[in-house]
Amino acid sequence: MSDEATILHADLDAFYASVEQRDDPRLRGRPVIVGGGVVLAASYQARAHGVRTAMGGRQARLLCPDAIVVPPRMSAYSAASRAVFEVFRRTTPIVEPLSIDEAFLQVGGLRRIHGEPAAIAARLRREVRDRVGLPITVGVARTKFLAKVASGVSKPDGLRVVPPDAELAFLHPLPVGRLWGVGPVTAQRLAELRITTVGQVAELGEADLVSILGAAVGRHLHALAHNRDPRPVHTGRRRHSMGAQHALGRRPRSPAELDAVLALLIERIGRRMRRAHRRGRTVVLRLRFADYGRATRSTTLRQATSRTRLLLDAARGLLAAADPLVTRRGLTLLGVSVGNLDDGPEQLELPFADVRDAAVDTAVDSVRDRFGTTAITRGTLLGRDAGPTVPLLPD
DNA sequence: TCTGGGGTCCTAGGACCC
DNA sequence: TCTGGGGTCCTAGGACCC
Repeated sequence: MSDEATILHADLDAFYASVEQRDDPRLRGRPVIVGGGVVLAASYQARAHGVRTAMGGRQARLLCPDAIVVPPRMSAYSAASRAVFEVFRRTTPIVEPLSIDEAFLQVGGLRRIHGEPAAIAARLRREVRDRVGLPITVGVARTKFLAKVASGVSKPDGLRVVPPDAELAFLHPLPVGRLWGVGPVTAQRLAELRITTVGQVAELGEADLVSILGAAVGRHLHALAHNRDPRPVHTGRRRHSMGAQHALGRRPRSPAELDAVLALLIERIGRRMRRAHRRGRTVVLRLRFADYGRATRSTTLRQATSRTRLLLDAARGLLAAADPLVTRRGLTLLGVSVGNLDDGPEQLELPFADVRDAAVDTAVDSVRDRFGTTAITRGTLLGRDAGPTVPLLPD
């Protein structure tokens, strides 16, 4: 960790909503909500009325009747994200993406060529504005955590540098919710003990925090409240799992419908895994019920795989085993994720007797990949099957 | 406050091994 | 025969992040 403020946290403001305002002049300066059923993003004009991300659409419209609601355009956001990350990588090779719209940048060691971190941050904001047309907020500090806090309090369209000698004066008056890892549950638990600011957390001993919140969270918060965060900006982070999910609404679904959804989800994940040359061993089924409860069911395969067939078989087994739960409580969301990811090509280790069958399966998988559909079956390839069972899915 | 889709990390109990 | 200590892996759940 440097003893100078050289870590940038760059975070696009109201990202999806800003892209919409950029692309449609009629939306500029107006309250904009992206997403219908729930709010995926809200422009700052909509936030002024209390609209928040993940809020139900009905409530959002109640709070802000004048809001313009637009459907999401994910491909436009991906393209904008790529353009912004190009600006990041032109600024420094040490970029750690955190999500589609934020990243850490290490700009120490660039001083002789590019100037002070504050100047680099200002230029970065200008470039994102000029080249991509989006507002971005940048925090600059000595640690990742503090850089993120600095950008958080400076939104929207801001820049904040926290010099090393002003860290705790900046940090301690802030509400506990600013600490990374403090959500509603932890904030509530602390509030019951009359602890509402970061400074009050810092006054507690580590042992006290651990006894209140558990070992991991307690130690973590103790360190952050004293701005101890030794994590370097890390470029090569890899995903540990890949998942997909689908909200079903409250209408009851037939087993056939659920199976079709499951197949679509698995296929989406499988295709992403194969494209990234990753394989996984653990298949997790994620369920949400009409009573707002949740459950997960998981199983671990003997060998890592990215083959649709094998993943789907595992997921089907889990869903079948969860059937009593599903019947009793009513399913409102079905999700799958594949974890325990490793690298490497798919290995087909085939029992001898199955070679011909397996060869057909492989062909089916590769054709499905090509055309992005489950409509292709063994029967299709062998010329004895009827047509599609699931509509074509654009890649 | 009840609604999306994509993730991360931690905890705890049980099985199993030495 | 059931008594120690230590470790890993698996499953399920929970909190949190954007």
